[in-house]
Amino acid sequence: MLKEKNLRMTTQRKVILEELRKLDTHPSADEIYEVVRHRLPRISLGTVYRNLDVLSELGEIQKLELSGSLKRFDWDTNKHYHVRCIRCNRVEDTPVAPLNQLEDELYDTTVFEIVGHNLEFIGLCPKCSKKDPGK
Amino acid sequence: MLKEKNLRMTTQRKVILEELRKLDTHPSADEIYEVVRHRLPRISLGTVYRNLDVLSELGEIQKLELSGSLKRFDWDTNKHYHVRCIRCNRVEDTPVAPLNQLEDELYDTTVFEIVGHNLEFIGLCPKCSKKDPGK
DNA sequence: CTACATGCAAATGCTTTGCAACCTA
DNA sequence: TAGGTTGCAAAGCATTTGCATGTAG
Repeated sequence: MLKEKNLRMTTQRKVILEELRKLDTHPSADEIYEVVRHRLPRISLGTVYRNLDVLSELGEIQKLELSGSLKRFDWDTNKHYHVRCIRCNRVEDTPVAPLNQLEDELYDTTVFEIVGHNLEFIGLCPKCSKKDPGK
Repeated sequence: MLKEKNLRMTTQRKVILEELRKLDTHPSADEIYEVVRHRLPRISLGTVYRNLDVLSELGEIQKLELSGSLKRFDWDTNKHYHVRCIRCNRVEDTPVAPLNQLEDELYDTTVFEIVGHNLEFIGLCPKCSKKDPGK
């Protein structure tokens, strides 16, 4: 898969992929940088960004387009949806099944050629919900 | 509505609201700034950002959390979904009905207290679709 | 008059990029 | 050894903020 695009498996690329695959937290580039730094102290944040881009274009990982300011990454490339806590920004997977028929429905009623959709739930995680019972 | 929060209806606030209500393009803060500048040449971009925040907190307009780098604004405060063109970033409303039952479904299967959801379709608008028939 | 609001500019936060040195295939 | 890749630093872009001045109620 790397060969076809004239790409190389560098140490940095390998470690970023390995570390992301250990995380279920849907980390941002910066969070991945912090973890990878333990193994590669001289790696730069720019390299992390570049590799996350390459890996998501290869389909090895998924770049998440969630609301909020920063992009997050997911080792799970299967289509699935997420919940984000409004208070602490924790992101978790949901057990909601992919809504493929939604796109078909829209297909007949819009002039757009639909190629996909993003669905994200917003809520309060148990911890934050406990802290503020009034909400 | 303004009085309750000790807010004032300034010229800037009024013009921003009026101009946004003329637009169906779901403009970004910068695009609103450009339009409003025709009527108020000395307005600053910071003022536009501040007022869009105030107005969306008041519920007079809606701040859209779509994918892509910049936030967009919608005068239509009713719950509805959007399609974004991957190529030109044009955003339009969809006729897809609000999926309220989705949140109920998730309610039973997650530890999160769900308060809402965002759904966005991705596609090609007619213009961009024509330009690239191979895609 | 007195807060809230504005204009201006600087600062922030995330992400991208230019470039010389480096290293994988 | 060729060209993809890295580290570093600077630049980019959207948005936010501090502050003195302006103005709505």
